[in-house]
Amino acid sequence: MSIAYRQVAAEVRAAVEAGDYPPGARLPSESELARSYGVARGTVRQALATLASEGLVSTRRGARRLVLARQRLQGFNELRSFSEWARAMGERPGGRVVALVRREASPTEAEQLDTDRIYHLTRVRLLSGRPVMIERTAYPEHIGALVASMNAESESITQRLQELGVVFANAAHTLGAVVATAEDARLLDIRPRAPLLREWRRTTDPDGAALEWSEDRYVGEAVAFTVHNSVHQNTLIRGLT
Amino acid sequence: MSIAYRQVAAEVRAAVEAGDYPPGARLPSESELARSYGVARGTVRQALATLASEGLVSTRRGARRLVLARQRLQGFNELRSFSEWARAMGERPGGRVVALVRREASPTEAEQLDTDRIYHLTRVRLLSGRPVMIERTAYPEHIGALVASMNAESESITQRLQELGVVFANAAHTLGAVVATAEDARLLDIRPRAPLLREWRRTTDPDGAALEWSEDRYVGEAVAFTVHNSVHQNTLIRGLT
DNA sequence: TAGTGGTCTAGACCACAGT
DNA sequence: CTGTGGTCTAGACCACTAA
Repeated sequence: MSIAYRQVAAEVRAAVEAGDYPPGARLPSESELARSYGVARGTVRQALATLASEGLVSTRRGARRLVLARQRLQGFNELRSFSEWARAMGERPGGRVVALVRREASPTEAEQLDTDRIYHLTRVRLLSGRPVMIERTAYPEHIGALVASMNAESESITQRLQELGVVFANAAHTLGAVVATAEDARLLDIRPRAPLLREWRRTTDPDGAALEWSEDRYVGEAVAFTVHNSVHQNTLIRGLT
Repeated sequence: MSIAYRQVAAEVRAAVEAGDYPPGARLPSESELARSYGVARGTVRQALATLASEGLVSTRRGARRLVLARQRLQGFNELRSFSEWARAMGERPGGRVVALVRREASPTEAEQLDTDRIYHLTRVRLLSGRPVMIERTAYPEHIGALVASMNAESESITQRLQELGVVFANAAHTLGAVVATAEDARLLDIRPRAPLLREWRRTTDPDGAALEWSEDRYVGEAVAFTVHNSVHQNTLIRGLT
């Protein structure tokens, strides 16, 4: 690994997960880690900031870092797609396309994507064959045209778009609770009026241009989102219930 | 402000919010900011990392930082309590105690708090008089005894505990969706079986000892949680729907 | 009081963007 | 190419913890 601080973070993380530093234990000091990895103290600090943002350790001035817990869920950092996330959890991701249409944007879609014409995809997402989420995504036309040419049942759209040179840089997610509509219930094979976890997601490229605007609805019993925070850091994790 | 990087972050944040750098604009380079604030480049980088974690700007190697948005919800960083958050949103926080009992811990409570005897508080939280959340919190006995001695209707428990020397350091939150029980509906004055946003929250002190374990249920239409993330950062925000 | 983490500096080299 | 952000170093001082 060419980046030293990532290497240090990975080794300390591995040591924690291996039980060398169980929950409640204290990590070695920054100076000791710097000496033993042969890097400067600043590099160690960068590594440990990563671990703190993962909720793995906590920090207090004057005292050595405390191990909070072993990593149990896969991180949602780094803008993971559903497929990547599912595979990281040891599940088999799947998708069933319900509809893909090219049409005029609704007012919300127009505002979020800054365009009047969109492609709209409705897809049921499966975890090892079990339906857990409905994805209703609007794409601007230049992205939607690429999506329309894919096999959305078997491919990861995100991954395929990246291979085609589309770069996902930032996302904003808004989580709330909604009640399943009749269509939701039919697609997810659950009771009508069951509670669903709603995620609005707006993803942009490095220039800030919108790449997708999506409303995803997760089965309440199947998926949950976890957030760690401390005084200066916090992190979102998506996990199974 | 004695801490230089916070001062720089605050000034740049204010400039963005004032419209000096509208969404889509580029910030000055790190060197320019360092020169104009009379600090080293490292200090500017620390400030800008804060702004990136708030979802205010994005970063790309080789190019100046891009302003993502101006609209600001109040941050959920720094472990804001319901009362602090409400006030920051311009709303009047309130609480109505439904029950406060001292009893044996359930298996989950015992596991989360690492003790057999607890205090359990049920409270309806109000935003300017409107019920938006039910809080069902378990405290270990030494904390619960303090809570029992408070006026939980008018005081912020978190704030009062801090005044008494209890230090909140870390929290883990898990978000999901549930259906309102008959009691939930009665307390929140909503329809039975309405969807609620469920937040499990476990808060610990600087030594990693559990201070509270809570299940909070938010009215789906009233409150939402927002997360920003980019390749290396992400941030949770709690906001009104 | 000794050790630890938090902040800050000054300088260096590199990968990448925009031209 | 030049300028920018990403990484890294070596050293310094301070605030705080813990013994």
